[in-house]
Amino acid sequence: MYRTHTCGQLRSANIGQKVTLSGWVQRVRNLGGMTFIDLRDRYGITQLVADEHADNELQKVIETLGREFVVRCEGTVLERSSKNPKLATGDIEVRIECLKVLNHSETPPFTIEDDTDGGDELRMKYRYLDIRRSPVRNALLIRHRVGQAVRRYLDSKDFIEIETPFLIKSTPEGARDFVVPSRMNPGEFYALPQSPQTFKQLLMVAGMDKYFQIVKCFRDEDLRADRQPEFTQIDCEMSFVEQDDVLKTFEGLVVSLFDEILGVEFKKPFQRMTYSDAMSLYGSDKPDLRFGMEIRNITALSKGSGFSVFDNAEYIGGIVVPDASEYSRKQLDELTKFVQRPQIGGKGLVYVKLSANSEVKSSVDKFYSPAQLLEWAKHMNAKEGDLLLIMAGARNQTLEALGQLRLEMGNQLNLKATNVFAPLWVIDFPLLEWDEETKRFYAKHHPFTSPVQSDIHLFDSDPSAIRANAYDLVINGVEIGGGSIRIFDRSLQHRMFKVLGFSEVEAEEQFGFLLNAFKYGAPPHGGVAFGFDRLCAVMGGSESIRDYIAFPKNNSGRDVMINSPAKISDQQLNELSIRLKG
RNA sequence: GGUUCGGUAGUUCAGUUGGUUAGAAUACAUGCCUGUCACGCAUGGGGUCGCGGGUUCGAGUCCCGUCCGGACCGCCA
Repeated sequence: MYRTHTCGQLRSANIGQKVTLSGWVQRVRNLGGMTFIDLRDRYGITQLVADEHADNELQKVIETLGREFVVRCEGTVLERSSKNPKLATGDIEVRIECLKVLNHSETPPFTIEDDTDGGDELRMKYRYLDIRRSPVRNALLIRHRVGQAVRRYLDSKDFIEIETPFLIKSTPEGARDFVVPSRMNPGEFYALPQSPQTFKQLLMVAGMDKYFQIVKCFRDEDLRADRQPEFTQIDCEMSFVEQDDVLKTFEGLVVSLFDEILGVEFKKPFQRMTYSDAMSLYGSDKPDLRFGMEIRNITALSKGSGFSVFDNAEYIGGIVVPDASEYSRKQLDELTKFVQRPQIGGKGLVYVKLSANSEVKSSVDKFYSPAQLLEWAKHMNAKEGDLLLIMAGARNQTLEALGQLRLEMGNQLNLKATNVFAPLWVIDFPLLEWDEETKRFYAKHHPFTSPVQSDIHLFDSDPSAIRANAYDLVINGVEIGGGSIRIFDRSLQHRMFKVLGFSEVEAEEQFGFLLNAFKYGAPPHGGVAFGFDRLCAVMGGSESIRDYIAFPKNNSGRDVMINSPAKISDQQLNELSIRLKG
C-alpha cells in the first residue's frame, strides 16, 4: 500500500497512529543528528523526521534523497516539540520507520516553491513541474470548483448540457477561423467553432428551451495575457425570454458562484449602464467600477479663449484625480508621455492643480483666467487638493484616451483593490459598426443579434444609430461575458443580412441551415456566453488567464512544452491533398 | 503588420564612458551541525554574455541583421 493518508491530512488527533504517506520530497533539512523532510502531495505538506533512533540503513537512504524524489514513508505520528502554525499539518510530524525511494528525480530547472525562481518560459516548458506549485495548483482547483458550481446551478434551473460539434464550417464574419483539412473531401476544410452560436440557436428551434455547455472555442487571432487561441466558454441559451429575463437568470448564476467559491455577496440586481454612458463616463465599454474618477465633459466651458487646441477640438474633457495637486513636473511629464504613446495616441495633456490654499496652477494659464479654471473645477466636482487632467480632440478617441488615463491613475493611486468586485451589465450596444476600410457595416456582436424594437425604423435611414438587444457582463474592468436576444423572425434576419451586405445567395450559402430552421417555428430566444478562463482569473484575483489553464500557449500561439505547432510529413500532406507554398 | 522592453552561471538578476581573471543571490556538490521548517556555518564546481556580421588596439557594453521571449496597438462578429 502506498498511503493511508495524504500529506495534508494528519492532525493532533492522529498522534500515535502508524501511517504510510507517499509524495515528493520538497526539501531536506539535515541538522546532523536529525533530519527533517518536507513531503508534498496535492493536499499539503507533512514533515517527516529521522533522529538518533534511525538505523544506519535508513540514514543512508535519507542521505541519497534529492529534491522531487518520490518516496513512500511508513512511520508513527508524533506531536511536534516546536509546532509550525504556517502548515495545516504543523502540529504533528511523522517519525520515519521505513523509507522507500519510489523514483529518483533530476534536479528540476526551477525551484518548486510558491515563490519560484523560474521565469514564465521555463515554467511553461516544464508545466508539469509548475503545476506542482501551490499557486498554479490552487488556480486549477478554483477552475474545477467554478465549473462544478456552474453545472450544479444551471442544472438546478432546468438547463441541460448538450455537446455541439467541433468540426464545423468556416464563415466570413468575425474572427479568423482555425481550419482543419478534410482527407475524405479533398480541397475542403472544416473550421473549429469560434463559439457554438448557430448550434445553440438550432437547439432552441429544436425545443430544448434551456441549454448550456462548458465548451472549448477557437479563434485564430493574436494572443494577449487574457486571450488564448483556444479558450473555454460557459455557453448558454434560453427560449421565450426577453433581455431582462436573461440578465436576471445569469446574474443569479454569478451571484451564486461568488458566494459559493469566494464567500463574496453581491447585491442584486447588478448595476446596468448603457454603452453610451459607459463610453462618455469611462471611455470604455467595460468600465472598472471599483473606483470613480468619471470623465467630465467641459467642451462648452472651454471654447473661445484663444487656445487653438481646445478651440478646434470636437470634444474637451477630463478626470479629477483626488488629492494629487502635489504631482511633480516629472510625474506630469510622465503622464503626458503615457497618453502620447502610439497605443493611446493622445496629442497632449493639460493639467490644473487645485492647491490647498485655493491657488490654481495649470499648463494653460496663458489662455484661461483662474476664475475660468475654477469654473472647470466646479463643473467637474473637484475639490481643493485635486488635480484635473484634461484632454481634447476627436470625441471617441479622446474619451478612450481619458479612459486609459483613468485606469492608469487607478493603478498609481492603488484604487484597484483585489478583494473588491464591481459587477455591472453594459447594455444597449450599437447593433452595427461602420468599417472605413471595406466601406460596409459589420455586426458589432454578431449577425443574429436583434435590434431594439423601437430602433427598427432606422434600418433605412440611419443604421449606425440602431441599438442592439445586446449586453456584456463586466467585473472590475474585465469583460466576463456577453450575449443578446436573437433575431427569430426570418424577414428581420434577411434585413440584417442585407444591411451587412450579404446577398440573398450569400446568406443562403453561409447560414441557409439556420434560416431554413427559422421556417419551422423558431421561438423567441436569447442567451449569453461567459469567458470561463477570465471568470476564473477574476475570481482568483489575477490579470492573466494563463495560470487558470493547465497547458496554455505562449504569446506566439506556441505550446513550448510539446513544441506545437509542428510540421507534418509529406505523406500526411498528400493524404490531405495539400501542397505547401514555396 | 506595428510599438516597446528584454535575452549574461541550472535559475533570477547586476555589470559604470568600451579596458585587468564577468559578479551577487539562489540552486547544485562536499564537510560540520539534535528541533529545523527560506535551518545555519564553511568550502567547491559551474559562463558559446541568444546567434551572425561590423566598428575598434580592445566589445557583455557601440552599430547592423537575425532568432527567441514579455507587454501593448492593429486584430479579437
